[in-house]
Amino acid sequence: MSVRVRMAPSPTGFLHIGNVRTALFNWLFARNKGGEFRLRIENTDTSREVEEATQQIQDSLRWLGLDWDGDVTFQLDRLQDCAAVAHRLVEEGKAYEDEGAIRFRMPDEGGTAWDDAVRGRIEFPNDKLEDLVLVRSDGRPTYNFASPMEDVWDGITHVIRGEDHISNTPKQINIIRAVGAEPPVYAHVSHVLGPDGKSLSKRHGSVTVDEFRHAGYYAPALMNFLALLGWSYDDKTTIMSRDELIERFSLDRVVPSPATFDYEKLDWLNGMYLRALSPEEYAAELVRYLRDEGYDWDEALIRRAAPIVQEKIERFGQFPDFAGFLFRDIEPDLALLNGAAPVVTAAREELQSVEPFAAPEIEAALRALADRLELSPRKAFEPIRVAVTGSKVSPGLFESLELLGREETLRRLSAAADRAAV
RNA sequence: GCCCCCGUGGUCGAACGGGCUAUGACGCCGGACUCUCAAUCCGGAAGUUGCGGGUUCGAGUCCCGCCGGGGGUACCA
Repeated sequence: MSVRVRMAPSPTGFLHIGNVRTALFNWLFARNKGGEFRLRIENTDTSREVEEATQQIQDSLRWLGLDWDGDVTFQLDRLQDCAAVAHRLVEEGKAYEDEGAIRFRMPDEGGTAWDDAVRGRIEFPNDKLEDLVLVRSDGRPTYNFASPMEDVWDGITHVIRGEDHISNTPKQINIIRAVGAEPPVYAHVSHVLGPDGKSLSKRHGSVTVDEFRHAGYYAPALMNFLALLGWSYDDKTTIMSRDELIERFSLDRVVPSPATFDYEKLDWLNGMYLRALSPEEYAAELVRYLRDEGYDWDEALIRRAAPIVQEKIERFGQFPDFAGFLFRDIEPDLALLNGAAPVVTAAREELQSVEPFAAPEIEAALRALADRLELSPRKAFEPIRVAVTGSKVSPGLFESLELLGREETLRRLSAAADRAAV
């Protein structure tokens, strides 16, 4: 029988990173098995629904590359069906009316157990299960009723969700059995913790997929990183493509303990991915990112700048700070230019006649200049870098000057020399 | 309170039903390279596997008891 899983977020806001990791595990499992991955919006709690959340969730999943099968379904659309089942349960004596609401009769002897695909056998004593409300007095089904019913109707074979649902599971299993269906396989994955050790779940603010996107992370790298949060292929493999992840993923290698989100490692991984891109791909991704973020900088220049930043920055989000001097004027920190007026002036003189105005020729000229001034390259180039890029840290100096062009380079050198002389 | 889940260096994880000096990665420290920052390449430090018992020739792996963290205990999801 084919496998079918689902991601069932509630539309209360943006997708946070913990939820996305759960979605990723569902998706990887489905794709690995050649099954289906469905997207279902659990909007029974209308009071907390956020207008644009449904769209945001889909955008985030698409950006990460998690495609779902079939149409998106909404829990609220099943309202009538749920009510019908609840009434049937009342007729069968398995549920009863309670001040306008319908309550499910939980068994009070024995226990309810299941073999969790990541945690092994879990058992709850039935006398701890309270009769739960299936349908509120206003007619809307509750989550613990609607969710398992939808799993049944949708033919969900594996429910892969966060560990906060562990204690809901015995309730849902009893409901599913009461309607004469077979419970799916459950797999409860741990939470993702923030650097503070607190869970990144919906209740504690935290990081959304959108934030990672705006920060300039590369989706395939984020996917790779997320997959490694609680799952591993073996003890050595870190970098895996989307297809490798799909091929290798399995629930039995998902660990039950919570994982702390390590931004340093994500940054490193992201850098690895960006550096591995071909120059053309890198430039295209960079342009796309800057456009998404609203920068209207000249595309040709962005593309020319791409190669000189590729191995210097690990996120596209660092580009504006790192290479922005190519696109807008700068204001060098005078303190950094202190006493450097002679070098800057000399560099200006030297660069006036360099022909062509290209990195190799610029380098030769400036090295000769440093030599003449009896300064180490390190010493001589720093003020030039500051004068032209506005910072002590920049892409390669000679390449930067070439991209900036002779005219603008000379202008900035003059301006800096004037200011430093004051 | 009660029920349930979790616990390997700072972080992520490996160690198939117990067996070589606990494997790898990020980070950190040092070195090489160097126009800054990176990248890259070498090398290093870092774990009494939460604690205490027990079983065993031998335990991160099995048993018992604690401790710590988390989740649930709603006409929230």
